[in-house]
Amino acid sequence: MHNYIMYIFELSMKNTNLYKGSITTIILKLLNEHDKMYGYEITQKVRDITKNELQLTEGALYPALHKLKDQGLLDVEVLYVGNRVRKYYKLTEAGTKETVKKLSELESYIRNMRALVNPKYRDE
Amino acid sequence: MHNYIMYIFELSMKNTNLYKGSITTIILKLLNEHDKMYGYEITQKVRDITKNELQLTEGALYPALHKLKDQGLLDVEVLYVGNRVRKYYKLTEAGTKETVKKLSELESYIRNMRALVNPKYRDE
DNA sequence: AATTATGCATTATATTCTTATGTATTAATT
DNA sequence: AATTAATACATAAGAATATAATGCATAATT
Repeated sequence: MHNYIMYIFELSMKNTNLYKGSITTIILKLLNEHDKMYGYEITQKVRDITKNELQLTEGALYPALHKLKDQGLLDVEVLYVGNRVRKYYKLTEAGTKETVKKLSELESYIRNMRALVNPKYRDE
Repeated sequence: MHNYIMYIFELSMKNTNLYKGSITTIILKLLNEHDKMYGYEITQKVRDITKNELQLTEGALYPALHKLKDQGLLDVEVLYVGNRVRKYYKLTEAGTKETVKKLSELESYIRNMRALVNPKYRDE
């Protein structure tokens, strides 16, 4: 019965559209903090930090990781744990620079959104 | 020459992906604050408040307004200023409720993103 | 034995936005 | 007076991003 409740719960837990466009920033920052991580680990870390409020789905995560790798922002290292594959991702130098950029874009975004939805955060 | 500089400037001013999914929240909140506004006015208000950092393009704005209207969240009132059409949008009751919801989603989003990119905002 | 968790991935579809284009009126500049 | 910029609406093609569904396989738990 517990699983059934979880199922109903998760059905109602779709992310808001606001997260669109944020995945790259999240991935880069977590890698910046943890040196190297694998995909599944990233999904769990995001679940833990947001207390289940943001579900990073595989359909969003893996294409994002592949794209970052193609852009030269991440390096990959394949590891076998028993017979199971694990792909560790790690920031390149360019990836570290991009992380700084993305984080400052996030700060700008938050500042602008605060000003838009709350008059008291507007200048003059 | 001034126009040339503005042109170059605006070419480099593309919005970050972070704004994806935020337009609805912005429109609803501005209408919640100003009672009624027309499309062009909304674009200008957004430019002013964000000091040109967010450019709300027509291709994004008008479809968004039409969708909100179709969803019953906005009412429209057509006005002629000289020979020029102006369409004033206004929140319906449902629209006001949705605004509250969107604003709390934005607060959750900001809280979660802060926690994700800054360890000191994480609990335990 | 069956289910859940771990771990990767892709594909069809939906949503959202950018860029480009279109039409037309009014104001400002040269 | 003529040109450009600003005002004001709109759509359409394409890009980007994410969801939902599906697939495969191993390891751990009940």
